[in-house]
Amino acid sequence: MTIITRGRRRTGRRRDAAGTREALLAAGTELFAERGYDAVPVWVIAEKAGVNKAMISYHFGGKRKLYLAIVNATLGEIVERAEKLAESPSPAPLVLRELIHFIGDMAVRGNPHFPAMMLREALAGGKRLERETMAHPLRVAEAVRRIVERGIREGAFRRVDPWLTHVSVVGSLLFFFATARMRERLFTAGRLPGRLPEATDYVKHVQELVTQGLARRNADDHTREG
Amino acid sequence: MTIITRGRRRTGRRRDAAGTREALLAAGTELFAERGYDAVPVWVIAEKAGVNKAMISYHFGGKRKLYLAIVNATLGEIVERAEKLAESPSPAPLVLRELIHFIGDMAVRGNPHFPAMMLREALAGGKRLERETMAHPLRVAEAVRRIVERGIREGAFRRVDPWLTHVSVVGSLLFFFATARMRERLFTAGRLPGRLPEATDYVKHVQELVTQGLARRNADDHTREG
DNA sequence: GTCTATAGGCTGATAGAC
DNA sequence: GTCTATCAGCCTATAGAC
Repeated sequence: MTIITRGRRRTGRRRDAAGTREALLAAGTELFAERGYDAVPVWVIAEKAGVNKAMISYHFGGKRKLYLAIVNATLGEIVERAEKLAESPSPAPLVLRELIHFIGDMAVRGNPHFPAMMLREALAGGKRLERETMAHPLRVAEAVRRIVERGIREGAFRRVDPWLTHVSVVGSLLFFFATARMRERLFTAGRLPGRLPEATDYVKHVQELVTQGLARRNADDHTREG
Repeated sequence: MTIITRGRRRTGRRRDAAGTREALLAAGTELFAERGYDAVPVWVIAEKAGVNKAMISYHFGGKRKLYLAIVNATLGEIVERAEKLAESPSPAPLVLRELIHFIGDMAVRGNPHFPAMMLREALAGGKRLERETMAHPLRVAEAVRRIVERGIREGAFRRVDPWLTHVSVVGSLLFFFATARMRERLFTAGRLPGRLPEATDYVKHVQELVTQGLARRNADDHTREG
């Protein structure tokens, strides 16, 4: 148990070196995802974390390095789960449905900010990222490719391009979650008819669309075709 | 024909008030889409346009208003074409294929930067946009909704949610084009296997995925079902 | 480890000459 | 209409006290 030696902290909460690091990571994750790298001044991150802004340079070596630490942490988790799924022995269509579900689930419960963050990075062309970080989305794509290729081999899917399939699946999911804020805005302003779509409904929608959209049409066109 | 009264321009090109406006719009469109609003200093826009940076305030009333003018111009064109398509009497699946094609085509030939710009705005939640501008994407969604609902009514599509369908179609398309730069980067670095996917290939992929994914499965389940 | 104070860079806007 | 020169504002990073 950590003893607090100096009691001059605003709240009574524990705050050691590790606590400061974590608080900065958490605050940064949310802020960078919501507003983008450029639009977040370090003092805002520090304030949200309840620490002094000089701590960013002290613990991470600057704003940019804090950002990289955040992106790596967030992405690492996704990659790990995606690669695990790619090794599943279940039928490919089922595995793909699971992958879609887990991305949606992670966006809702896990880290609700990673879709926006991913998209921002993709838009920037990865200019801010180093080699290691750039490899992460590639590994997710690779996992999807393996699942889709197995589905084709086993005759469950028609002969689609696995890379393009990955783009359409991941793209439609990221887009939905990244645009959630805009839909809320439009809805609150009374400009969106009906009710706000639920994440689970959308996940199901994509699952259906992809399952049926990739399905082999005839009984045996997964072997050589004209 | 405009007469050039003062010949002290760098290049021999014409440049009147309208020319300055246009040059700024063109330069801004490309730069904002490529790097995002915050990452583009006004002097860069001015330099690219070949005019003085003070012209931005003079002609548009500031950086922000230049940005809004650009977004409105780009979006207006898309909306017009989408709404026209929604009125087409062709079979719904065909119309949807045309819509997918025209978005892809516009992204390639028209303004190759608008997908990135749209996505950035969506990420920001439309914070920078005014009411009128916010209405544009909504009208595109509405157009898709009409096409999909007609397809359901006519028995070509299964009973999908038109709004969610819109999100998945537009989302996957925007994502592909917005991430083009990242793919190029990865490819150049030799980290992407195979060859870079062509826009036309992806458009076709989405057309197939959507057409087959939305298709009614049985002969008559478009009437009331369980 | 944490904080305050400040240095130094970059940005968008504009006054005023032409 | 266009340009130059300049300004105030905001940003990140850090030296040095504690």
